[in-house]
Amino acid sequence: MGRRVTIGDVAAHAGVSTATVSRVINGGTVAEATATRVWEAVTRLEYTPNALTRSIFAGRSSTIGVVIRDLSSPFYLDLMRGIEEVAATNDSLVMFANTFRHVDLDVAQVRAMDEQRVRGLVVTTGEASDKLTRRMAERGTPCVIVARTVPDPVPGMHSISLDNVGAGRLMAAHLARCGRSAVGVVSSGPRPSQVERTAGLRRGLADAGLPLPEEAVTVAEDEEGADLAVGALLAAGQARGKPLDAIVCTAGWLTVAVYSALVARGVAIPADVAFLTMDDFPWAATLGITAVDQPSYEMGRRAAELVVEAPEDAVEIVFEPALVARRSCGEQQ
Amino acid sequence: MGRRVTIGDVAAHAGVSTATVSRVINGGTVAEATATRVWEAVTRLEYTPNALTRSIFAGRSSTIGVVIRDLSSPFYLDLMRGIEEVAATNDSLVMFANTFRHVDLDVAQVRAMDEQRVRGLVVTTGEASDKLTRRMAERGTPCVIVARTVPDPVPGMHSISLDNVGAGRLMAAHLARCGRSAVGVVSSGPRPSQVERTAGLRRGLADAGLPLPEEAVTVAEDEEGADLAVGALLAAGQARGKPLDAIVCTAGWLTVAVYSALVARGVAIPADVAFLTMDDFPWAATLGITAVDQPSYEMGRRAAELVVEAPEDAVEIVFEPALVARRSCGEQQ
DNA sequence: CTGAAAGCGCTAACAG
DNA sequence: CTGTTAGCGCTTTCAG
Repeated sequence: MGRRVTIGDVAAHAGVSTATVSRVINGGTVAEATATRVWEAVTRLEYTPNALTRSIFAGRSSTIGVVIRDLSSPFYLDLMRGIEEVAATNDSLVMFANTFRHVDLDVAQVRAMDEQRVRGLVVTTGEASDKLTRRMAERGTPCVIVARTVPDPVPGMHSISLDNVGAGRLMAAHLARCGRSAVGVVSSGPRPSQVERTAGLRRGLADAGLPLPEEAVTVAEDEEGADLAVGALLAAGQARGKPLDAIVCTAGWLTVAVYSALVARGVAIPADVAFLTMDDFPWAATLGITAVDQPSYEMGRRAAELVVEAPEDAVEIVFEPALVARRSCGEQQ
Repeated sequence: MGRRVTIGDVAAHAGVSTATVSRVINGGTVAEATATRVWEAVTRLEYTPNALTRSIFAGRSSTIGVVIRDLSSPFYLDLMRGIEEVAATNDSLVMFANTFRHVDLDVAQVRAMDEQRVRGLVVTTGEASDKLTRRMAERGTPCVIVARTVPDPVPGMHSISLDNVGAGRLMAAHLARCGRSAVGVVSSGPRPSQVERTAGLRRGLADAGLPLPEEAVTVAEDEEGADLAVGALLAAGQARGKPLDAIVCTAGWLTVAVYSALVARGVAIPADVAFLTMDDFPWAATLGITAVDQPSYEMGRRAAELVVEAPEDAVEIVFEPALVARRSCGEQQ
């Protein structure tokens, strides 16, 4: 198993100094003959340069750090793919940490990334880590906050988000167009994106003369909560004497849970209830589910590009949502 | 933005030597008073230790490398979550690279991981990188190959896989039990797992007195190919005068494509054709899709544990598949 | 074009 | 208990 071969071993084997080996590998000016000899030694000894040591000189590594809330959500998954794609074309690797939606885990993870001296960081978690990322940005590590805007960005601290109010309006308009009037909402927690989407939905509905009473907005922390929420929403409509004719899910990762809860209760979609959700996903087409989609892959790409390009100022990019209309909200009228 | 603060800065600020600071941080024997002074300097200067430099001493970093074929496949996604979970509980980060199913990209990525001196490596790609991983294992970096067995493993080179022949047999038995007799297969490429599953299926079918002619096994490279394959399978059955009554998909990432192709062609599942696939996934329950599942999350955990525990010998773990029976193959008879 | 020497930020003996 | 002295593996002046 033995000691790993170092640049010194190669130098000795090729009869040159370590400086020369370094130059050969990094493309400095070296005599042809010397270079050949060095490369020979490199292959013979199977020398693999130590990227860690190299990074010490650069002051930072070449990897891109990513702290993600929930890999299994279609949004974050595509985001990740966008990031990875850009990283790959820039000879970077991605250092990855998943908070599994546990709040506060992210602070430790961001810190770990900082210790790893990542080239830049993409963060999709809450505001708890903002203090840290702000400091990182000030010290020259570009940080990109995804899925929300940043209160007071400092130079090097960027944000990539969706026009969530617009997304809500898009949903409202489509529902109105489809002749639905009694909508219930399943949202997830108090995160800005959720609040904004609900607000946009409410405003859009109001514009169409439709109400969205407080009690028609439920919150689900997990799959089970979503099932409960759907039950409650349906029951309340029944009790009110005006049954729900539409259910909106404002969080992509809850789509399966909400849709399945509906199906399990024998609700006919869209005959009884229209179903509208966030984030398009592979099965949506076949299931005929209408969704308001965000360009998650592209957002990932832009995030990684911001890390690579490291612009001086704070950049704030807001993407526009798009409606992908299918069958689950019925015919437009 | 300025220079990053180093251990030297902290030492100067606290009026001690760098060695003492190092000891304070890593928990050596230091006088209470000194320690307090050092910690004060650490917080005041917002010192963040450089994990890169630290790793130089350890000879390797504490991160776990993962080279994955295709993040969007349910199997690899859950595998990744299992790995990440174990990494997190071991204060490790995960360094990640996606080959996007491009063959040969993995060699470069494995090499990059080696340069990063990862603590260990989990590889889910083809045999092209085996030469490299074998060498890494010999030099003390545990490598875990997932989703296939390794021809001649060296110490430190492990494998985690599924009993694919068993999976094929499980499928065959279920189909036979459901009274299906004319099955078609959509598989993906010539990877060992695919070949083995098809072989197991064939043997299982034979045991039940059912044939699986060569032409009933199609190969799809991508979603479009899957659609074509389904079309061809259906047409061939028609031409033969004996229409297909079951379609098996041996690759989890093709499930959407194959299922959707069936639906798009107006095929009734399971009335006309039974549908059976590999790898359970969130939507399967609601869609009533029957699947042969592998414990992907657990496999990820074991893979990461092998990296962390780094056993001397080569470990080969074969997991057993499990049938998750739902509606898509009809009633059992 | 190439080598010697001085570090990068940190840890690990070894004295004291 | 703490400072001094060597390095870890590599890059980078600076001479020659």
